[in-house]
Amino acid sequence: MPDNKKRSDCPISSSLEVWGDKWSLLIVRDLMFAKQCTYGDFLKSAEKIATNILASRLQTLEENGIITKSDHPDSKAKVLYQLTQKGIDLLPLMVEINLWAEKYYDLPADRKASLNEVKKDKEGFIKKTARELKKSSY
Amino acid sequence: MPDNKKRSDCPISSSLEVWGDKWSLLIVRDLMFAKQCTYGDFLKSAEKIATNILASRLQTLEENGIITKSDHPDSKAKVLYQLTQKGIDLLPLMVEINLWAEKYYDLPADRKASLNEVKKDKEGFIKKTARELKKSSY
DNA sequence: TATTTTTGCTTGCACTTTGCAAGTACAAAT
DNA sequence: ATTTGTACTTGCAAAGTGCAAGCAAAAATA
Repeated sequence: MPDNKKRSDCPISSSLEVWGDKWSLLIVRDLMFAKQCTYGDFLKSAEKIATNILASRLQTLEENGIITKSDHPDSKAKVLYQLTQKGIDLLPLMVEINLWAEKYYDLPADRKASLNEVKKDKEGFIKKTARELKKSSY
Repeated sequence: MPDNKKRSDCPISSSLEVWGDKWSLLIVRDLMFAKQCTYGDFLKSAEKIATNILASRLQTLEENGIITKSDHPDSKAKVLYQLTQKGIDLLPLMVEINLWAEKYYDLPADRKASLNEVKKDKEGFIKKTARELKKSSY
């Protein structure tokens, strides 16, 4: 299903056309923070995504250059999903989502604690995490 | 339609449950940057949202405390939609979306120019814009 | 070597949401 | 008094979602 129709040339609109749904950024989150990178990993996440939806979202994320599929080093049966640079560049956005949600929603104590670390040095956290994500891709 | 089922206590997931769709953040954008604040204004935006979808999104944004409805000063026939503090606090997120999209999608020259201003002093832009949004609410 | 399990999907189907067009009710303008 | 503007609601076909089941190749186990 090619989603060719650009609604407008607004950057917000273009972005939402790629990842503006309830699931895509959860996959990015898993790749970014939880280091989960196989199909089965994503299925196991707390939000219980349906397998057909997962397959569909992985495909559109790949088509839009946010993730890549490659052979998993451990097994031919596994597929390794990884963030591209375009995907890694979503990190500042993901940090802001976390900070916004922290202000308005209850979240687990450990999450709050690590977000306080992020707040102390947002730039530093982003640089460090981006560097780590880059290292793990090759 | 009460959407009571929380998928998880992850802040990303909680956020996406509120505004994780293709339209909600466009309404926020209109309120934030284009100073559009009536039902008709939203309908007129470039992306051509369907009227029933607009009504539905305005309702959930209001239910989730991101916008408020009030009497329009100009006319009893009009309704004034405004961002709450919770809505204004989405500003850093909206800025990051703009910056991400600027890197990967073509956008109009005037948009690029104003984003370059934002990049020069991100903090300053956010503070200034948030202050203006607060002034216009009462 | 044969069988079972793991892994990454696809398919079928009921249910929900979306998007387009049309309609409605009240306020304001003519 | 009639038309226009504004904020919606309603009907309906088409598309998308979510659950369960199925499937094929690879890996692990017997």
